[in-house]
Amino acid sequence: MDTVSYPTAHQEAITITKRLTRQQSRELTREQLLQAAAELFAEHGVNGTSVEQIVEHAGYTRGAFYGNFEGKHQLVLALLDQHTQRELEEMQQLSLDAGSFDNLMEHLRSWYRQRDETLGSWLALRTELWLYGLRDPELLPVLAVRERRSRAALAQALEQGFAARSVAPPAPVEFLALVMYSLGDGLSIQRVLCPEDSDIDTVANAIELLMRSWSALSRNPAPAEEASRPSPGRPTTKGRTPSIEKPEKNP
Amino acid sequence: MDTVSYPTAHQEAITITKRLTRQQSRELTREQLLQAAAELFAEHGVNGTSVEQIVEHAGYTRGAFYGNFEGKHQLVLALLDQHTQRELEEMQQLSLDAGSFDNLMEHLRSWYRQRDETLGSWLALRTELWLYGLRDPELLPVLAVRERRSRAALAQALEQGFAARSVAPPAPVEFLALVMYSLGDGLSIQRVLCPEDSDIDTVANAIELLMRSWSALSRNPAPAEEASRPSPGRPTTKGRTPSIEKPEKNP
DNA sequence: CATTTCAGATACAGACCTGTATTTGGATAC
DNA sequence: GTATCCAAATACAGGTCTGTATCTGAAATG
Repeated sequence: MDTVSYPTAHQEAITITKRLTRQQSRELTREQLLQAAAELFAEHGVNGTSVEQIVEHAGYTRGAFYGNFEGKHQLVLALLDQHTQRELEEMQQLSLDAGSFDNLMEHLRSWYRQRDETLGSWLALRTELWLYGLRDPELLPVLAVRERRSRAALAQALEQGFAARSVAPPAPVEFLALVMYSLGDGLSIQRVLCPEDSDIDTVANAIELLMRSWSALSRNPAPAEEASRPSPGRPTTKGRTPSIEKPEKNP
Repeated sequence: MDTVSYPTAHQEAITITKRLTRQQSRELTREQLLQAAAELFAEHGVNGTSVEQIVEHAGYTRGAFYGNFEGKHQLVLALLDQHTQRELEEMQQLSLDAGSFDNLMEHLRSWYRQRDETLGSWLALRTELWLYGLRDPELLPVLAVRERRSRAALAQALEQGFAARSVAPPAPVEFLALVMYSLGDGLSIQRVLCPEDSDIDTVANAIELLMRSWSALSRNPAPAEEASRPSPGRPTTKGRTPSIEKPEKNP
């Protein structure tokens, strides 16, 4: 699976480079089908893409497809697995690399810069898979676990960051991670929708603002605030703004 | 178009309640088709829903459909129009009602509370339409304009809020509105994905935290911060974190 | 090399979906 | 009340997609 990859019938490529074993050949095919599917899904959506289009785009015929997957559903499953796995790894890498806030920010900034070119199709695919998972009651929990882990990795990075600055986080880091993670998603959406209203660093800048705000809040937690305010509807526990009441169950 | 609405053949309903004029009848049909489409799109996606399913769900046949729309594409257009229009109105209403921060927060809180029950399907539809618009080069700008207006309304509300507290916003309100708006989107996604990791007030709480953080930042803008930091990749204008450099072109 | 095996191509049958052309029956107009 | 009109139903012709069943030729095996 190294040289290779004229997208035509791969047998030709074989004779050129290296004889591929059957298994290698099969894996290559599978991978190319997944890749083709990813591209088409991003552009036309999962439901807007037929098996026929996928195999054509990959340079095969339907025989190859049904030899490697049970059907489109299973292919989407595989794709979803691959995709979320990669995202998780990226996030974990981030949490490993990030020592200080500034370091973390630098990583985030370059990450978003790299992604900017392909943000549209990347986000479209992500969204398609998200919707697909949302609609499959068996899939949603799996997706949720992956998402949770990504956020947990981010929470860890944040924890380090705060520790490095020796400021107390203004809320549980899990909550802050949730906020930051969500902000990244939401801003990416807006960037794709209205590219003129943001620039390549907007996401990173917004996150940086967030960080600095939180630091400021930690240093200067309670504004005067009209001391009254019966706070009518605020019963529950989880995302409470109040200061520090560390961990929830987050797995 | 008032009493009415047994979802069966509407002629029966007519005889029961009020004779509908032809035009009224037609509009009712159209509206019911749109409604049915919205529900099915949320559950199965635009491309996962056939015209046949739509008309069946609405209690008609394909004849009624093609009498009211040129095809599915045009129906989606109409739906998108309706949907974004309503969102815009909600946001504008918010900006009208909100005098103080606390007021604004209360509105937001109740808004998210009301929405929570139907958040999943609502977001699914929104996302479907977003993806649809994203893929149609003629549609994207239209969508962008709507989005921009919504954010502008929010920016206005924020401006009022800051003024009421007499704090200077830590960044252009347009930028803050972008952040807050995006945060709402992103958190909603996470809430649908992992309902256990957030509660009904999480979005509102997160936004409140954001507000309070910004206030804190305004009161206490520059932390010591390692005074060095060559700030390597930060050339552009738009979303800069730095303090106040008011308006962009935002229409 | 001869034989077996299997990845992928080809052929086919059934389901579904779209869009148009035609029909029907209640609303409108006189 | 009769004639007209039109919203919606019905009928039909084409197209596309899916999944399976069968075929083919190159790799594996000896």
